[in-house]
Amino acid sequence: MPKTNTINSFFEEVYSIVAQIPEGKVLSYGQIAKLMGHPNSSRMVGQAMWGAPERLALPCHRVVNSQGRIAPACPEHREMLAAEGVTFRRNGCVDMAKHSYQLTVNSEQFESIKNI
DNA sequence: AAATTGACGGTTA
DNA sequence: GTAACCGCCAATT
Repeated sequence: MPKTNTINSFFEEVYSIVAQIPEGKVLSYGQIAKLMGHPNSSRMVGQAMWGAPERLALPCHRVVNSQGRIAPACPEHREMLAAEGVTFRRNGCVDMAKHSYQLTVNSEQFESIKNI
Protein backbone atom coordinates (compact mmCIF):
# COMPACT_ATOMS: atom_id res chain seq x y z
CA MET A 1 0.00 0.00 0.00
CA PRO A 2 1.74 3.13 -1.18
CA LYS A 3 1.84 6.15 1.02
CA THR A 4 0.62 8.30 -1.83
CA ASN A 5 -3.06 8.36 -2.66
CA THR A 6 -4.59 6.89 -5.73
CA ILE A 7 -6.13 10.24 -6.50
CA ASN A 8 -4.52 13.56 -7.21
CA SER A 9 -3.93 14.94 -3.77
CA PHE A 10 -4.65 14.73 -0.12
CA PHE A 11 -7.38 17.32 -0.51
CA GLU A 12 -9.26 15.33 -3.11
CA GLU A 13 -9.49 12.36 -0.84
CA VAL A 14 -10.79 14.47 1.97
CA TYR A 15 -13.52 15.76 -0.29
CA SER A 16 -14.52 12.27 -1.33
CA ILE A 17 -15.03 11.31 2.28
CA VAL A 18 -16.80 14.45 3.42
CA ALA A 19 -19.18 14.18 0.50
CA GLN A 20 -20.33 10.83 1.85
CA ILE A 21 -21.40 11.97 5.27
CA PRO A 22 -25.16 11.39 5.49
CA GLU A 23 -27.57 13.77 7.18
CA GLY A 24 -27.66 13.54 10.91
CA LYS A 25 -24.10 12.24 11.04
CA VAL A 26 -20.84 13.99 11.75
CA LEU A 27 -17.15 13.21 11.44
CA SER A 28 -14.23 14.74 13.25
CA TYR A 29 -11.16 15.95 11.38
CA GLY A 30 -9.04 13.33 13.04
CA GLN A 31 -11.52 10.61 12.19
CA ILE A 32 -11.42 11.55 8.51
CA ALA A 33 -7.65 11.63 8.57
CA LYS A 34 -7.52 8.13 9.98
CA LEU A 35 -9.96 6.79 7.42
CA MET A 36 -7.60 8.02 4.77
CA GLY A 37 -4.66 6.28 6.33
CA HIS A 38 -3.17 9.52 7.62
CA PRO A 39 -3.70 9.22 11.36
CA ASN A 40 -2.00 12.49 12.18
CA SER A 41 -2.99 14.72 9.31
CA SER A 42 -6.10 16.09 10.96
CA ARG A 43 -4.93 19.62 10.32
CA MET A 44 -4.84 18.98 6.63
CA VAL A 45 -8.47 17.95 6.72
CA GLY A 46 -9.31 21.39 7.99
CA GLN A 47 -7.18 22.95 5.30
CA ALA A 48 -9.01 20.90 2.71
CA MET A 49 -12.37 22.17 3.97
CA TRP A 50 -11.25 25.74 3.87
CA GLY A 51 -10.22 25.35 0.26
CA ALA A 52 -13.13 23.13 -0.73
CA PRO A 53 -14.57 23.92 -4.18
CA GLU A 54 -18.17 25.03 -3.80
CA ARG A 55 -19.28 23.01 -6.76
CA LEU A 56 -18.72 19.88 -4.75
CA ALA A 57 -21.37 21.09 -2.30
CA LEU A 58 -19.51 19.51 0.55
CA PRO A 59 -21.46 19.26 3.81
CA CYS A 60 -18.63 20.90 5.66
CA HIS A 61 -20.99 21.70 8.51
CA ARG A 62 -21.01 17.98 9.28
CA VAL A 63 -17.30 18.09 9.99
CA VAL A 64 -16.48 19.03 13.55
CA ASN A 65 -13.44 18.79 15.77
CA SER A 66 -12.86 16.10 18.35
CA GLN A 67 -14.51 18.16 21.03
CA GLY A 68 -17.73 18.15 19.04
CA ARG A 69 -17.30 21.85 18.42
CA ILE A 70 -18.41 23.46 15.18
CA ALA A 71 -15.80 24.91 12.83
CA PRO A 72 -14.54 28.18 14.34
CA ALA A 73 -15.61 30.36 11.43
CA CYS A 74 -19.09 28.88 11.01
CA PRO A 75 -21.10 28.86 14.25
CA GLU A 76 -24.28 29.14 12.21
CA HIS A 77 -23.72 25.61 11.01
CA ARG A 78 -24.95 24.50 14.39
CA GLU A 79 -28.49 25.30 13.29
CA MET A 80 -28.02 23.39 10.05
CA LEU A 81 -26.93 20.31 11.94
CA ALA A 82 -29.81 20.64 14.35
CA ALA A 83 -32.17 20.70 11.37
CA GLU A 84 -30.69 17.39 10.23
CA GLY A 85 -31.45 15.71 13.51
CA VAL A 86 -28.13 16.20 15.24
CA THR A 87 -28.49 16.67 18.95
CA PHE A 88 -26.43 19.12 20.94
CA ARG A 89 -25.37 19.29 24.52
CA ARG A 90 -26.08 22.33 26.62
CA ASN A 91 -22.75 23.92 25.82
CA GLY A 92 -23.35 23.70 22.08
CA CYS A 93 -21.19 20.67 21.41
CA VAL A 94 -22.38 17.95 19.06
CA ASP A 95 -23.25 14.70 20.74
CA MET A 96 -20.47 12.77 19.04
CA ALA A 97 -21.33 9.54 20.82
CA LYS A 98 -24.55 9.31 18.83
CA HIS A 99 -23.57 10.92 15.58
CA SER A 100 -20.06 9.70 14.92
CA TYR A 101 -20.14 8.11 11.50
CA GLN A 102 -18.23 5.02 10.44
CA LEU A 103 -17.37 4.45 6.81
CA THR A 104 -14.89 2.68 4.62
CA VAL A 105 -13.40 4.24 1.54
CA ASN A 106 -14.45 2.60 -1.72
CA SER A 107 -12.96 3.07 -5.16
CA GLU A 108 -16.44 3.87 -6.36
CA GLN A 109 -16.46 7.13 -4.50
CA PHE A 110 -13.21 8.13 -6.09
CA GLU A 111 -14.75 7.80 -9.52
CA SER A 112 -17.25 10.49 -8.76
CA ILE A 113 -14.75 12.81 -7.20
CA LYS A 114 -11.76 12.60 -9.50
CA ASN A 115 -13.57 14.36 -12.32
CA ILE A 116 -13.00 17.68 -10.70
C1' DA B 1 15.31 23.83 0.14
C1' DA B 2 13.85 26.13 4.59
C1' DA B 3 10.54 28.43 7.25
C1' DT B 4 5.81 29.44 8.14
C1' DT B 5 0.97 28.26 8.59
C1' DG B 6 -3.24 26.15 10.29
C1' DA B 7 -11.62 24.98 9.97
C1' DC B 8 -6.69 19.91 14.65
C1' DG B 9 -5.83 16.34 18.68
C1' DG B 10 -4.59 15.50 23.10
C1' DT B 11 -2.83 16.55 27.52
C1' DT B 12 -2.09 19.66 31.22
C1' DA B 13 -3.15 23.64 34.30
C1' DG C 1 -16.13 25.31 31.70
C1' DT C 2 -11.63 27.92 29.36
C1' DA C 3 -6.50 28.64 28.20
C1' DA C 4 -2.09 27.26 26.98
C1' DC C 5 1.33 24.20 25.19
C1' DC C 6 3.23 20.57 22.24
C1' DG C 7 3.16 17.41 18.38
C1' DC C 8 2.03 16.21 13.81
C1' DC C 9 1.87 16.86 8.65
C1' DA C 10 0.78 18.68 3.92
C1' DA C 11 0.36 23.00 1.50
C1' DT C 12 2.00 27.52 0.86
C1' DT C 13 5.24 31.28 0.88
